[in-house]
Amino acid sequence: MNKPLYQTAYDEILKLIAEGTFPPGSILPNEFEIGKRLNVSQGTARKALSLLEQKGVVQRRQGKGTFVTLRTPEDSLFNFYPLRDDQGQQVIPDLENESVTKRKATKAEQEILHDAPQEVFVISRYRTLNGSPLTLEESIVPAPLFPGLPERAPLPNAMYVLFQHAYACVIISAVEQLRAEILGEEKAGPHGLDPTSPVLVGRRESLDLLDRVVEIRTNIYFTTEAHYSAKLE
Amino acid sequence: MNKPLYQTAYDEILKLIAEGTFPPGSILPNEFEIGKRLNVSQGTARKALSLLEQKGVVQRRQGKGTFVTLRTPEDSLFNFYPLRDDQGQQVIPDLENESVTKRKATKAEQEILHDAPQEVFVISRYRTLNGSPLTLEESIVPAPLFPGLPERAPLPNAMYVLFQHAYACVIISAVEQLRAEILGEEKAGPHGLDPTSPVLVGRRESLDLLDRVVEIRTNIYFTTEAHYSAKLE
DNA sequence: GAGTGGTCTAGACCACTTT
DNA sequence: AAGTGGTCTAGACCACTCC
Repeated sequence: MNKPLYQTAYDEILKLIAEGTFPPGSILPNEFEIGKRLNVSQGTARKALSLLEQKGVVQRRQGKGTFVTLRTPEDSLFNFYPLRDDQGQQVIPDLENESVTKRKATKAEQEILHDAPQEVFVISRYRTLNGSPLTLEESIVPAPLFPGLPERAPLPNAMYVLFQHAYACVIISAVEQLRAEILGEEKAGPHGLDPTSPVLVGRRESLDLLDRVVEIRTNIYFTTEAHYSAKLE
Repeated sequence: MNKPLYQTAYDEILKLIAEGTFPPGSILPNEFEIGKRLNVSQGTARKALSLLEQKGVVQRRQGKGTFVTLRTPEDSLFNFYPLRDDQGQQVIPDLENESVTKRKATKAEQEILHDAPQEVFVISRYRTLNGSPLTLEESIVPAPLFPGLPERAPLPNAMYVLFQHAYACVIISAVEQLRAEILGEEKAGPHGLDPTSPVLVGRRESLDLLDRVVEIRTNIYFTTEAHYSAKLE
């Protein structure tokens, strides 16, 4: 029942990245060097690196090297942002409103989130596109994982970039459960929206490098100006 | 600018599968045999086969062999069916109503569908779950690709299985554009549904082995009994 | 030209399935 | 025991990037 060597190598490298030995944007040693350090051949090190690339943890460039994935405001402003316009282009929304508060975690949240935190931060945002409502987002993250988060307000547009830089927390996958609902008075009121609007409600759990759930998010999408793009498998 | 050998090998094998030389469910020659036939080493044949497996075209089993992917009513009744219940399990709906008609293709359909067909089949279905409405589906496929389709009614539950068996057309990927809408009188009427229901409307294009668009589908999902599960990247 | 990842080969051995 | 895919190694050469 031994793990394959390349799996062990994969885990070792991932651990070094998660620990901050190789921070986002930094370059990894070359294949031969990694193989030497982990006592495996270049081919095996290569396989581990290819798996890491497939997972999105690193990026490899012929002639340059292997780099730990860096989410920058420029090239990944809206990673995990599924909204597209009719031409299939990602839309660039405007942030209208934001709030960050701290509160006790519910039992349900403790069960799902990494480390069962006592307290969570709740980040609420309202975004528009061309003056029309686009999304209402409520993100719940463990407070212990992101000390001082409220003091950083206003948060950058792309929150995951902040997570990565300030807290060495790299989000690499997320699943979302979607339902169609009517917006309702409670959600519509604060921003003066039409409570009878049909909206797409997404409940998301986001996983970091080590497959820990570091965010529970509820997104309300208004799909008049944009649509939600999903790939089926 | 030469293609890598493994890419050529991949294309060759895919072509043989698409042509029916290796029909779904059949076994492929082993790695050494394929390498010999295509004048590449076993390692290169292996890489091509691994890519095919990644794409979902073949399935490999240690000790058994490499098999062309076979969608059976049992194990993939609802491939590309994104609806799940609250436990994350795929739901098994009941088919209430079905119709298959032929009509002229619109210009928009011709532009999107493979081979710009003059005529298309329109397959409409209504499904329920536990007595509640679940989906209204309208599938548009090129008539020339599926001769005699209407005579095969009632169609099996899983249409893609039929496509594969009777027409050697294997669907391997699909993208869907989602919006939240109100059902409306026109769609609600025929089945006596509540026209004020909020519904999730998905417009899907399905691709086959050779990346040809062989289906345009509009799905209306009722998300009271189930939700739509999406994976973000 | 030196260094990197990408391709390709040849061969060895392991793990699983079937006969 | 025979046959398959899975792992691992060692070495060669190619293509790209940077100095």
